[in-house]
Amino acid sequence: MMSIHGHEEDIALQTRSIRDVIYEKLKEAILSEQYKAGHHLKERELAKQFGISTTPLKEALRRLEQEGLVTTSARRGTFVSSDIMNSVEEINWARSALEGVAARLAALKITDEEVGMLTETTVQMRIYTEAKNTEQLIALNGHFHKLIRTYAKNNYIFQQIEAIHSFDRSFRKKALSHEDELERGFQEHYAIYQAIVAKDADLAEKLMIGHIRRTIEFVKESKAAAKAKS
Amino acid sequence: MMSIHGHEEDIALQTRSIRDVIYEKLKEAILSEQYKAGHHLKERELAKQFGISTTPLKEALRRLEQEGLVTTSARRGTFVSSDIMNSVEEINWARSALEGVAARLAALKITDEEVGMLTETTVQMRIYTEAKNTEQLIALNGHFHKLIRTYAKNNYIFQQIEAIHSFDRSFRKKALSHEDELERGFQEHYAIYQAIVAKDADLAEKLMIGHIRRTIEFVKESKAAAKAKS
DNA sequence: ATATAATATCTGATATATCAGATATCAAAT
DNA sequence: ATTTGATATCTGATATATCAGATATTATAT
Repeated sequence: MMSIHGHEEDIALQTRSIRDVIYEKLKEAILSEQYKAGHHLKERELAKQFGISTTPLKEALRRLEQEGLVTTSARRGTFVSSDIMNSVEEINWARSALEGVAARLAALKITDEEVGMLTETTVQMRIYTEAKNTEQLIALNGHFHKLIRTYAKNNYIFQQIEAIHSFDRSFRKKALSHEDELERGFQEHYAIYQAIVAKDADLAEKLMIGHIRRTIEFVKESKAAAKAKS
Repeated sequence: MMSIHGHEEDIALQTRSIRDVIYEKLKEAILSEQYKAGHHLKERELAKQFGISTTPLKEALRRLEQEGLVTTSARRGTFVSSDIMNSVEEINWARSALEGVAARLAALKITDEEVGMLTETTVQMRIYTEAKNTEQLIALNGHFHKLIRTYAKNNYIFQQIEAIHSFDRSFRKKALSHEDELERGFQEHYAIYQAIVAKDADLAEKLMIGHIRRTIEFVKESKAAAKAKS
């Protein structure tokens, strides 16, 4: 059996640069609302806190800025954007489109050997779904999507998806906490799997897009519900 | 008639930071192929050349990196993306997907005023198509697509398309050289226009994706033909 | 001549220092 | 009490210095 783990990126990443580490940390903190909307992210303060200089920190902030999670006003400061959810949603629309083409390309290009790997993963997903093992399932789902974008054999799309796929990580867990969502997620993944194996590119793309966009809606709804409660 | 120009962003930019200026300069230089694919962009050298320090330069490079225009390898260097540039086809798959969602979002969000602008552009396109004015038509086509991704009101997708868009600037011209292609192009644009105005999001996305993927095929074919001739 | 190891050099990554705009503070004037 | 303006202070923007990996070079051994 192949190894499934949530942090594939630990491997083969020789000395992750500080800016990348900090970027991840800040992003996680913002998405998990440790830093709330409007919070002032002070360069010096954070640098001191993390025990680094301001240079890599600044680079991390730049990236967050481009993704819309923070807003920087010259010589005033960098602040957590007022509407993070909007940024996340924006990025997820892009993700749905990109993972959609990836599924199409995978359907067009997948080899017999790769079908085997994808099948194996799907079998595992069924088992863990029935066992309601959410933890393992999250890892497997991630693996499933990664296999597909790998088999698409399109480097640009692969990189682009890699850059943004983590944006719903904090929500994914929440989404899978509902039992019916667990089952539904598997059904969708299985349908995508079938379409790719059948080399039905149109269907594969359509299903993948629908799958991701539905999760966007799901996240939006649960957020709205959380907001209404407070 | 409305004015068509590429630099609306000149207005209202108080004290543009050095990093922004440098970012634009580098981007322009890459797109105009002053810096060819694979070219090594050396931080110190460029900083000296521009008469600035490496800090803002580094920030500009980071941004270009995220957009995929350059690739940075730790402690080796930053290079103008070559593998990506080479496979215009790879990148265009992404473009079709992203412009597709953009069309969907535009259909969902477009306002009456924006419909007016889009209509005006479409009218112009018809006129220039009938007049077989290829030069103007290229500009208008670009404008048409830009309006749509603007009306999508999704900053992330907008940026991503703009970045991709810049890659195939050179070869787009080729696609419109054939007369029947001219006419066909207009028909497709018009259909997309109608779908958006009718707020038929599904159709708008589908048509846009089809439109772009067909031009990918068209360019591939003419490329192959040109190769066979040589 | 080729392979290999020592080393010099180039380059990005990071740290630190300085500059300048923006805001806050507070005193003087009305 | 309110306004105004001088000034102190905070903060991001930029510049410069240092660190460390990667590559090229050269010398040495076989």
